[in-house]
Amino acid sequence: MSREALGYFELLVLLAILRLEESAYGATIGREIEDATSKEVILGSVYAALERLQEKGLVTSRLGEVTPERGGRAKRYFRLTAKGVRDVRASRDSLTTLWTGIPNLAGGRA
Amino acid sequence: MSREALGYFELLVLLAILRLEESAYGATIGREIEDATSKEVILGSVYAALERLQEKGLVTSRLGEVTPERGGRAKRYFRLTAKGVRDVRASRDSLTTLWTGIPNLAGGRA
DNA sequence: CCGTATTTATTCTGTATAGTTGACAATATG
DNA sequence: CATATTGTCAACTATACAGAATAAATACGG
Repeated sequence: MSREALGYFELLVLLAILRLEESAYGATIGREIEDATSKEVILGSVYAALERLQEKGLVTSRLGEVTPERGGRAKRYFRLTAKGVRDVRASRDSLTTLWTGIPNLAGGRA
Repeated sequence: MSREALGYFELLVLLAILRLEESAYGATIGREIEDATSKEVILGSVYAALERLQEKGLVTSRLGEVTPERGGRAKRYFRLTAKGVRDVRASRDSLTTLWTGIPNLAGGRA
């Protein structure tokens, strides 16, 4: 895994952030992935992936204001960088190129 | 990665096999992935992934006749099992669910 | 208001799985 | 034997899982 080369879970995390726009932080990202995959998501995995993605320059983060709700620590919000968007597009294009035109794969959502 | 939970490269390998139908073996699988991703593929990685996929019961392999071409060892051909097809579909559906309706992602192939 | 329980969010630690890389083995042909 | 083609191995790094620990903020009883 020398160069870049996004892992599968990392790709899910990036896509979740894109969907959530301004409200992407640990918990919401995890929930978004659970909804899409129907599998339980361990939050530690989300945070670990976010850390790596930030080091690779694919996301940035900012600390949010203290929530007015009940209690609890400040949220850390995430956004994709331009490079992050480019990498997601590249992955999506590679995958769609591969799975387009495979007859044996019919019967899903796309 | 406890249960199943396909890695990114493993998914590429499975898709390549599906596309190649009856002619899927190490070298052709590698080339198919290179064509789709525009990145160099190390054959050792392909074989390692194939090994794992077979242990997980997602592919089966059979040895082919000795090639009539130039030289070289007998090829090992791969096919997906029913479970393999199911897992690929599930991954594809999760991904398309996530990336459908993200405006910021326009301008690719799909 | 002080201390403690509670809530929400993030970080840490250890382990298992996935993926990379380059060298090496096998097998065929000229 | 030299060379081409295919496949295996072993050592290493990176990703992901799983659950415990820590942080930061609020509410509330005394």
